[in-house]
Amino acid sequence: MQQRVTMHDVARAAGVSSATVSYVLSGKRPVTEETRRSVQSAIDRLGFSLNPVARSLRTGRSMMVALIVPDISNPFYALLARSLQDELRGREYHVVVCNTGAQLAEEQALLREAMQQRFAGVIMTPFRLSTQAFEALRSAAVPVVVSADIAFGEVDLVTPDAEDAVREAIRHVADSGRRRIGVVAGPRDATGGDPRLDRIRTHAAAAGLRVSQEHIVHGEHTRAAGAQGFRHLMRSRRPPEAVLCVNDVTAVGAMDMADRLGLDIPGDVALVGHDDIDFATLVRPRLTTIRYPAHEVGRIAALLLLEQIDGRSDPRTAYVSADFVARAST
Amino acid sequence: MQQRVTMHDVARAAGVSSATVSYVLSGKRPVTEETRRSVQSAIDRLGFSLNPVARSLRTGRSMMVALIVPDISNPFYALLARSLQDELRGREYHVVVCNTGAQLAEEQALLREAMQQRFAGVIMTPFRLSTQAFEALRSAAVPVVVSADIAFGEVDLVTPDAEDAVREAIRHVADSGRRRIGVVAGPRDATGGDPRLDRIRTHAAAAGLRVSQEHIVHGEHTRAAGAQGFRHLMRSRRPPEAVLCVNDVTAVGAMDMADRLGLDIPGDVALVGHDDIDFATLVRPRLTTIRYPAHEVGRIAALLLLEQIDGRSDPRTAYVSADFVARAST
DNA sequence: CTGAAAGCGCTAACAA
DNA sequence: TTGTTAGCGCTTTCAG
Repeated sequence: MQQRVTMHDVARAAGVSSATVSYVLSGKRPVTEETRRSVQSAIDRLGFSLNPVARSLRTGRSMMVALIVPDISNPFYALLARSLQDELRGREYHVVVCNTGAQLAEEQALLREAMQQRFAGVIMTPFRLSTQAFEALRSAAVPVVVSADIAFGEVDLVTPDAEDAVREAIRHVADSGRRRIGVVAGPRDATGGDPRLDRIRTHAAAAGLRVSQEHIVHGEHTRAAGAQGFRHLMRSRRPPEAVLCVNDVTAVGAMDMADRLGLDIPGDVALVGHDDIDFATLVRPRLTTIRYPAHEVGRIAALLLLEQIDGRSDPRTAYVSADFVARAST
Repeated sequence: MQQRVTMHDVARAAGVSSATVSYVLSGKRPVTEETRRSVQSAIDRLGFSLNPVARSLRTGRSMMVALIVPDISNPFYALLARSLQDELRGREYHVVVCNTGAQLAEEQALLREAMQQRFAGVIMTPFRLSTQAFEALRSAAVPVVVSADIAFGEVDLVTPDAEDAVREAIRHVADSGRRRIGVVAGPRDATGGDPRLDRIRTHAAAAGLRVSQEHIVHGEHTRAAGAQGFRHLMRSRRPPEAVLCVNDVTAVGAMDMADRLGLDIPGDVALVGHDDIDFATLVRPRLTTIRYPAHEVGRIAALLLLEQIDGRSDPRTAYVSADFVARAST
């Protein structure tokens, strides 16, 4: 185990003070070309590299950004994570991934921890956290960006602009003569209700279609919950002729179930997802969906976070446009 | 922006020294019940929480573990990440996710950085890094676990035990009368060659089947590369009757291409994947594959890493058994 | 059982 | 243009 090389060692080897070494590295103060070179050579010779922990302690700023999501193995969040990291890498930030399992206790614990850890920032998709939980973060002056369908307090938000897409989806479904719309919605106790469900209801009503109460099922955003919800819908007295799902993962679960029930999609029932994750084009029939590009969400979230780190303090909302994509499941 | 509460503040409020506060927190020294309580009450009253950066600087140990993978948006790695984090959470470690894009330069840079950052440990899936690159890490005394099909120096390894599974896959394919085996293999310049390809060749030969050179294509472990490789195979003079892919993601790409070429699976050609990621059961036909459970890989990697952190220094290899799963694509 | 104090490696005044 | 130095907040030895 080799001994750690410190700035002091470099300074001695180069015959300068450690401050000069620091300034050579940071460029925050002019340095003679000559000393710069001798310091650089000492750095190379000794294999020195700056200790980021010491730097963080001193400056009070860490280079760690926390990404708090329900489940990184959900393809939407995985892609979001990838995109986020790509954007942040250029500024030398690292991404710490935390999974909440969409559970309130974990959301609280991880958010609290993110404050204590003094992360450079937090990007979070909350599900059950109260909107006011973020006020504490603000007072702790930790930059935060929320990725969600509703606003969480006075905090930066990345959110879908999906009105047109949902309107189009409803029209598309109606055009094929389907009247009864079913919805595989999110959990009943999610914070701020279920904006995706609300949008569907609104535009269905505008198109003169019914979304009767018995055609709405609530559940987690998982494949299993999607299957279960879909079964429930299709077993109702008059099953829906089209089912819209809160996201693609639940829609895939619905397809699992359609298969098991011997139902043909779109023959017996049309199916619409949300997000257009990679394998929406992979299932058969290919999934009609509302594209909400995780890649873009990650990119925008990174941008907003960096702006905050750089000093902006007024909260912003960024709308990422969601588009209707008709494929074979409708 | 509220002022940070330090141990010193707590100490003053409780009328003790900061050392005592530290010991109350760590329990590394006996403390009177009375002082313990007064310290605890001061902590609660002031809302104190320990600064992990200062602690890390002092102890020289961080609570960050780096996960270095080609692409976190690949479902295999996403699930590995999830599992890893679940296992590590109990010990208060955080997981920093780094994507290399399977590129040598990134692999090198991130590994180097992981050393400099003084992460508590590194879990990595290298693709093009030389096996000796890890020796430097060893001398830096950073715990490392590699997840790969080949050994990388004297380092802990989690690797598939897939001999039986591949033998079975080959037999399964042969039993349906298919003789010509094609392989969508990994990149030609991957470190240590391509063990998955080698296994296929070995067991094909043992079963009296031919894997001719023109029926082997090399490419990245991506959906696009899988599609391209598959097309190349199916356009050869005498196309293979069965194609084995280096992983499920490439197999899915092959299915994309089969679709486009109007080829029926398994009618025109049988298809076998590797890993059994979540959506192997989602494509139609369902993908026959060799299950290599990412979840288990993550769990074992976490275990090995924690052992190293706790002091073990002799390198270990953990075999995770891979099993053949016959589905509809063969 | 408790306190005093050194110092982890760095940055950024302040001085020269 | 460069050096000196005071900490950042914690842990841990050494005294008491």
